[in-house]
Amino acid sequence: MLATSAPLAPAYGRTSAPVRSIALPKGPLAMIGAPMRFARNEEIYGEDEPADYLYQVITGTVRTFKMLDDGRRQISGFYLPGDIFGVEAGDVHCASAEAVSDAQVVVAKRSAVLARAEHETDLARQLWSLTTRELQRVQQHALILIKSAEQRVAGFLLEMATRNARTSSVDLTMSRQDIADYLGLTIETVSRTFTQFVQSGTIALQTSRRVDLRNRAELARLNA
Amino acid sequence: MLATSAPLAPAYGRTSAPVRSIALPKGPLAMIGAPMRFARNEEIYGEDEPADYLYQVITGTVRTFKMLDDGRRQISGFYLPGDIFGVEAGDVHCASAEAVSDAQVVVAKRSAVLARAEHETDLARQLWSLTTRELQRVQQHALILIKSAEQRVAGFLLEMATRNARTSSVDLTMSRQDIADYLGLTIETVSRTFTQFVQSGTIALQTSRRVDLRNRAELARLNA
DNA sequence: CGCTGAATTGACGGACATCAAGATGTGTGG
DNA sequence: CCACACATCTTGATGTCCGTCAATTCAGCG
Repeated sequence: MLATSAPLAPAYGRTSAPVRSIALPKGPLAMIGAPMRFARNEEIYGEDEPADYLYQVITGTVRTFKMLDDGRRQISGFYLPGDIFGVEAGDVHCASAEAVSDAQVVVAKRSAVLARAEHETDLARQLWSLTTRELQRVQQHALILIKSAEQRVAGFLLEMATRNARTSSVDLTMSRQDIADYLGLTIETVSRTFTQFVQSGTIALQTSRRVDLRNRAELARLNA
Repeated sequence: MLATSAPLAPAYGRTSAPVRSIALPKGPLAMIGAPMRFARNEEIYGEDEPADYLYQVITGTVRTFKMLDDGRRQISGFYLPGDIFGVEAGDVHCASAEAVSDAQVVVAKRSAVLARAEHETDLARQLWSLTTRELQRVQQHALILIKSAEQRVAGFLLEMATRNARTSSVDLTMSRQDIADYLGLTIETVSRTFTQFVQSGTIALQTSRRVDLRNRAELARLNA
């Protein structure tokens, strides 16, 4: 890793760590960025802070969110290993980012990436492609917000199932509160919907965070 | 029609007075695209059609939307004069586009624009910037979907007020049904919220489509 | 163990959808 | 210019999904 002038993201706490096995980063940020570690619930950057860096998840999960004045929290996305986050319209982050679980993140100076993109057409294309996919994801997210609780949870489970791995057993790195804030529901409603799915045999809970998708077709039907 | 590096900022060109002749397009599509006209409610493109073109509104209003299987329609955005739409992640449109009112639209071949962007760094930057701003807009939209009906309508009015023109009188080119489908509400709820605002003196209705913002601070307070 | 935060479950109320009717506006043809 | 048709908008009555408040259970950890 090219350790240039040790870029420090707005939040520290624990900076880059004496690496045990760090998974190898792939993608556009790999060779520009520096690896960092964040503890569970640690802030990676805050809303309204200058957006000087781009981030890529190596291990763990990251959430981005906005706080509403009424105290509620809207989670705009979960980022899993390989995902890039921190891409912004302006020079300022319009959301905060935190580690859902302990996480390794590659941090790259935005200006450096953009500078490289100037003459590396391929990198530029990757960044653009990344952004349009993010756009699509957010639109998808907006879509589920107008559906019923049952549909939102079903959609969420399917989303996590396809992203996490291709198995029928999903493991949720985030709490019920996180899920609720992502889906625009309350933890109670999320919990009730889970048990409802369990009772109908659509899913099974190994633990509260470990879900077996028993009837994926049913989830897909609901999600429709 | 030579619009070199016109800043991509949305050109809020339209006032209540409709433009007679064809307004001059500005921005990245100006010199590549061909002007077209669409009648009210006419389809511009459909979901799942190949995304071969980019579009810029010259006059009128355009809506993009997805149909849900239960027959409901989720409007993902309204596009006013100057706005560009049709930018997609893949090669296929993931939403449909229709003219809300009679509209003039500049249509440019996507491949041509992208080809140009290959060596015109400035154009490439504009496209990227366009996409990130669109991303921000959609995130903003997702945010209002988790609020109360009162807050959604207030937010909508403010959004339209800032986009339409800088006056305190907003003219809504779209129907109550359009507004409802944009806000994830029913027409009845939208209508009731409007009258509620009228009764509290927050707004006044010249006609059902012409709104005076009497107490913008109150709307902003609600929108918070 | 006992403590603490997370998750579940229950009772109840409120905000918004639904169903239905009426009012207003707009275009068309005689 | 009026009259009729039709779409759009408003208003009312009722139902329901989900939020709120509260209690209980469960899991992790010293």
